[in-house]
This record gives sequence, structure tokens and C-alpha cells, in this order.
Amino acid sequence: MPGDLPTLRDVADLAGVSPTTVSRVINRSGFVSAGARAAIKRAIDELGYVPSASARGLASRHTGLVGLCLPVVEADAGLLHSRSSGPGQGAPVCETVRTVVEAQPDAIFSWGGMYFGEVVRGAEFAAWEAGLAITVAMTRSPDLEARVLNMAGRVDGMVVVSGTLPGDLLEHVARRVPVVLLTGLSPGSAHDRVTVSNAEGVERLVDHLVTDHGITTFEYVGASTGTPDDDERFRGFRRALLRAGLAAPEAPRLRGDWERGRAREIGEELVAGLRRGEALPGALVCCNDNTALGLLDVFAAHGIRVPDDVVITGFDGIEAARTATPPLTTVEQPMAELGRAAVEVLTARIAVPARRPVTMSLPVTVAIRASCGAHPPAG
Amino acid sequence: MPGDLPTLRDVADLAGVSPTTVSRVINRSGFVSAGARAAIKRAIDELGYVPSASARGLASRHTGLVGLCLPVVEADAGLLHSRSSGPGQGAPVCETVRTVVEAQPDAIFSWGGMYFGEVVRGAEFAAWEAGLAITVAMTRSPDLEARVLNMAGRVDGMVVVSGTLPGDLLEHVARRVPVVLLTGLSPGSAHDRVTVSNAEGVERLVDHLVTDHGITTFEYVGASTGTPDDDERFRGFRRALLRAGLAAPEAPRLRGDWERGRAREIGEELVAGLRRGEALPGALVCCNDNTALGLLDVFAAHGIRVPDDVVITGFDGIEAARTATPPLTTVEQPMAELGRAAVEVLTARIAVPARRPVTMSLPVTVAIRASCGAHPPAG
DNA sequence: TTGTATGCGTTATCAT
DNA sequence: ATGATAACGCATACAA
Repeated sequence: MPGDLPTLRDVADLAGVSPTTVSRVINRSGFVSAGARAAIKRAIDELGYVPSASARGLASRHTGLVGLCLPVVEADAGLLHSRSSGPGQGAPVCETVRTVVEAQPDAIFSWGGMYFGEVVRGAEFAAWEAGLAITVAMTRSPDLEARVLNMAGRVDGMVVVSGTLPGDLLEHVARRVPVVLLTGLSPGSAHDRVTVSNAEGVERLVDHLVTDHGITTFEYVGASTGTPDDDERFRGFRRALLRAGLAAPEAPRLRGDWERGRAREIGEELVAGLRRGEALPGALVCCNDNTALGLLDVFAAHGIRVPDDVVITGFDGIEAARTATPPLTTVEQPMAELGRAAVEVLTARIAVPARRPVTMSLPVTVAIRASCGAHPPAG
Repeated sequence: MPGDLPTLRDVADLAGVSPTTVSRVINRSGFVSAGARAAIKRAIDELGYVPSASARGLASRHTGLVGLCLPVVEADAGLLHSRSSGPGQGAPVCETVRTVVEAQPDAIFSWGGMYFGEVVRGAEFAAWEAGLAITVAMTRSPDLEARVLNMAGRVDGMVVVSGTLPGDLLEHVARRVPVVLLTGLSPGSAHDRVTVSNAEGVERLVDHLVTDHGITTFEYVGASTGTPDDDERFRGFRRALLRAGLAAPEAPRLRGDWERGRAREIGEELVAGLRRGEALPGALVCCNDNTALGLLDVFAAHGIRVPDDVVITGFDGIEAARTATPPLTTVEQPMAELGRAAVEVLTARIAVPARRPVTMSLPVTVAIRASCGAHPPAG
């Protein structure tokens, strides 16, 4: 068939050499005469030849691709809902301009405020450095298993944000390709892992609250039980309090679900308690920024002043934390570095499959801002 | 070899059926008895079988992958520079916490302020809906050609942000897979294209400046010559002025390069001119937000008040535009929608290769904010 | 430095 | 509903 794509054999024929020789120049294996190389290059762009990754992968047993499994977050479902007629029929040209005075007042951007976008960027960077390409998927519900296995069959290794895959699926995947778990540790698991210093971060943050702001009563606002990152962060919280000789609960007494919506409900309950005469703690240390921002929303609505009436802190360092009112004191995770580190650990694992599992913990940054009572840096 | 991965044939043997039948259940082709299907499923997860995408792609002649070529932007090179020892040897565990009072004062995030992150997100969404996966690459310099062709050989189609690939490379790629150009039109090209209403957006914006703010003198701050998007935007600028009966230049008299850094230099020149007695125009209409933000930087430093002394507007709608001081009036591009639309056009093209090229233009939103003198919405 | 032969794991075609 | 068989396009021993 003339409409067919040119193959390596076509190039070889046109250049008057054997397929092997063509393969050699494609793979830069050397041992090719200058003349042959030139003839082949000419043939390649005369034919517009592009090597088939499928055939290469099949023959060489590796693909040069690494996969990234990201969680799907709150706003993602709601976004991108404005279905148009679709590009299927004809030439869909629409020339419209809308004018708005203030766009997306409370919009929560997806990918966790581009939070995971940063991870992708770091991962892409590391992959590029290693001569690899990346494929990305958000693990959405219908058909999750088929799609994830599909990715597993396509890559040399996968980075999985922990918690995004059911355990059995994860193990199925891991039987085929190396897996690096990102952020969050399930103790005893046999996989490589990249995480951040969750406990140490919160510990330093609380130290600051105790030492520099003299706060003595604390409440931790956690996520649902059994979430490794949350557990770690609470551990740091508790440790700091105990070291300071303050009372510390055995477990979080307030629990959200990482999301701003649920945090608002918790905020409302706190306000209701306040109305009943229950005092607010000196500080509410939240498991993440979204939770803290939700509380901020509610307190602002009820005239409760932060940090004057209560101090609020977060964890993550999402963009919205910096631009919140007041700006949020938080523990910043190096998201891009996490992505990069995960891919670096993965490539190391691919190179040496037998090496025992490694855990890499990245440093975090405590960002002191107004929500804990800090004054803006003197101009 | 026992360390080898199980194949479809292994599954067939264990289930006591032929490879064809196994293939049928994997591909949901139907025509398989319930008994056979059950036996096969059991065999699959007993063996931990995962189909090889390479083999599938080779046999079926399509991969279920679409590629995204993104441009590499200003800050990307500088970011991610903090090389550590690398995870290569041993277990690299570092537990550190740094404390900062205010992080990244002027940080320009990469991916154009996550600008292209939004595109990726939209593309991933559309791909997912179509049962496809995506692979992403920033087209970095060393080895660009090899890497891009690599992607081309791996996918069923590619979305290319226009301007990121040299023309001959683009054509090489396009000889093998369908290509959709994103944003920016090179007239006469034979590819599908997705863009936004550049001209209309700026036109409406200038209309607003003329009608509602009574501005009569304008200057357009463009990008380097021959940039399609910039040309379009200038066209809208000029059209609006002419319609209003105002003087309009034939071409931009001020030119940056899309980046904040160069924009600052332009700003300095403007300030120098002012010192020499040249008046500022009523409004500086910029080709993009970064350019506008650069001007804002310089004017703030020199005590020139925006919008009182001069009005500044942008284009794009990046996050930094919303949080700038003052918030920037701009034309917002629907980035995620662009990504989605591009992939939708691509899948349509893959389905019907012969159809003639389509151009899809997405509506933009004029976001009126303080930098043009608008008052915040009444509470 | 170059060529020959074989097999990678799946789908597709054609039978049955 | 199921099976046999032939590609698919390349890498990789191995031979020359």
C-alpha cells in the first residue's frame, strides 16, 4: 500500500545498506562509515521516516517512557463542564468575547491549585535529563483499573501519588514495572518512596508559634483517619507540644478531608461552639492549606480576626496560601523537586532492579506570614 | 527465563484457551463465553499479567497516546537547579527544614506561571474522555529533533504549541502523524489549528478603555515581529482605534519579547523619555500579561501611578495578573479549554484523516480590573 | 564496518 | 464462540 508509513527497511533499501546499519545510526551505536551515515540520513528525510516506538519497544523490551499517576482533586470534576457542540462536524468556529468585571472569585483550580502541575513539571524535567519521556494520567473513576494497567503496559516505570490507587491494583502494576510512591508512607511497603519531612515541618512551625508568639493552646485540624501524611504531620504537632511541656491530645480532635469545603463546615462548628461559650484555641494548626483557607473563609464571614483572635496555619504552600487574607503561615513542600526526585529514584530503580527499597525525604520550608501574627518584613 | 514477564500466551495456556480468546477479553470484543472469560480473568491476576502496549501498538498500528509539545519558558532553565547528590548511591535521606519569612518575592513560575499547566490539564481531560493517554514534553534545546521525532514515533497524533518547533521538523512530524497547532496561526499552513479570538479580545478591551474611561492616546507594546498572536492582537488594537476615530500606528512602536525582563527595559526607556519631557500615553496595551507586569514593576519603582498616571492592560489571564498591584485588566484565554479543544480536534482528525484542515477559535474574556481605572465591585 | 536471521507479544484474517 | 497463522517494525546476537 502506498499510503503506508516508511519503515526502517525502506530507508535501508533507499540508502543501499542493510536494516542493521540504519538501526545503528538511529541508535547512535557508532561503527558506521561516514558515507553510509550520510546516505541513510538523506534517505530518512527524503522518506520522512520516523522510527516506530512500538516496534522498538517490542524488540528492545523497554519503552523510554515513565508514567505519572496523579490523584483527581475536588474542583476537577466541576471544571471543564461547558460542553460545546464538539469539533466533530464541520469547522466549529466561534468568535465571541465575554466581558466580566471580576473573574472566578473563589475558584479552586484543579490539580490542587496547580499543585500537582508542579510535580509534573519537575518529573518532566528529570525525565528529560534521563532521556525519557513522561505520560500523565489522573486516576479517574470509571475504568480506573483498565486505564492504569494500560499505562503500566506502556512504561518502564511509574510514579504513583500514594493513595490514588487501590492496594491490589498497585501491586498488580508493581509486578510489571518498578513503582515509586510519592508523598505519604505506608510503612512496610516494598516500594521506593519519595516524601517530605512532614513531622519535622509541623514541629518547627509549632516551635515558632510557641517560642515567638507565646501561644499555649493548640488544636490540630487533621484529615480522615489513616492518612499517612496527616498522621506524620500530627506526630510533629504532638512532639512539639510535648517538648514545650504543653498538653497534647493523643489524636486529632478535629478532622476534615483535605478540602476547603469540609473545612468550612468545621469552621462553622467552631463558630457555633464559640457562641455557646467555648473558647477558641490559641492556634489552629491545619493538615493542609485548603483546610486552613476554609477556616479563614468562615472566620472572616463571622468577624473573627486572624491572627488576633486565633492563629491559623497550613501545610503545602499552594499559591492561594500566599495570596490569602491574611497570607497564610504554612509549611511549603517543594512540589517540583518532589516530581524530579521521584523520577530520579525511578530511573535508579530501573537501572538496578534488585536494590533494596529506598526512601527519600525532601526538606520543607516553614513560611512565616501574617496568619500567625508575624509582621511583614520591614521595608 | 523465570524472571520474564507473563505474556498473553501464558495466560491462554493457564486458562486453557487460545491466545485469540484472551485477546478478545482484553479488548472487550465480545463473542467470549462466560466460562472462558472467567478462567481468563483468573489467570490474568494469578500471573499478574499486563498487556504490552508495544506489542499492541505494533500489531494494531495505533498506540492510544497523544503527544503535547510545549514551549520552554523563561524561568524554566533557572528553576530546579539545586542539584543534590542524586539518588544513585545508597539511601539518600535528608531531613531538613528551612524557615523563611517571605518566599519567592518575584518568582516567575515556570510553564509560564502554570499557564501551560492548564493546557496540559485540559488536554489530559479530553484525552481521558476519548480513551487516550497523553505524553508531554517541553521542547528543550539539546537534541530537540531526536526527542520530538521520538515522540512522533510513539503517538497517534500531536498537539504542538505553534512556534515551539522549527518548520522542517514540524513537517517531518506531520508526515507521520496528524498535528494540531495550538494558538497562533501561520496562514496557509495545512494543519488543524486551535486558537483564541486574539483580535476581538483586544478590540473589546480598547473599546472599554475608550468608551468607559475616555482614553484617547494609546500605545501598543508588542512582541518580536512575525509572531502571529501578537500580530492578531495588534490588529484588534488598531481596529478599535480606527473605529473610534483615533490615531493608530501601522505597526507596534514598542516591542518586547513576551517576557517580564525585557518589558522592564521598555519600562525604563519610557521613564527616561518621561524625564526628557515626553508624555506617557493614556494607556499602554500590552501583548501579554508578563509584559504588562514588567511595566508595572518599573512604574511602581519610579512612583508612576497606575491607573492614575497611565493605564496598563495585558493579555492571557495568568494568575499573577489577578494578584498584581494593581490587579491587571486583561484578556483572559481559556487555557484548559484550549488544551481540551486541541485534543478534541486531534481525535477527530485521527478518526477522519482526509478531512480538510479546521481552525477552531475559542472565545476570550475581557477581565476588567483596577489597572484600567475600574473600581472594585461595590460590596 | 556491515549483513543475516530470529524473535519480541500482540492483533487481524480467515477458518471452523 | 473459538482457534491457527501470519504479519506488525525493529533490535540484537552472530557471522562475515
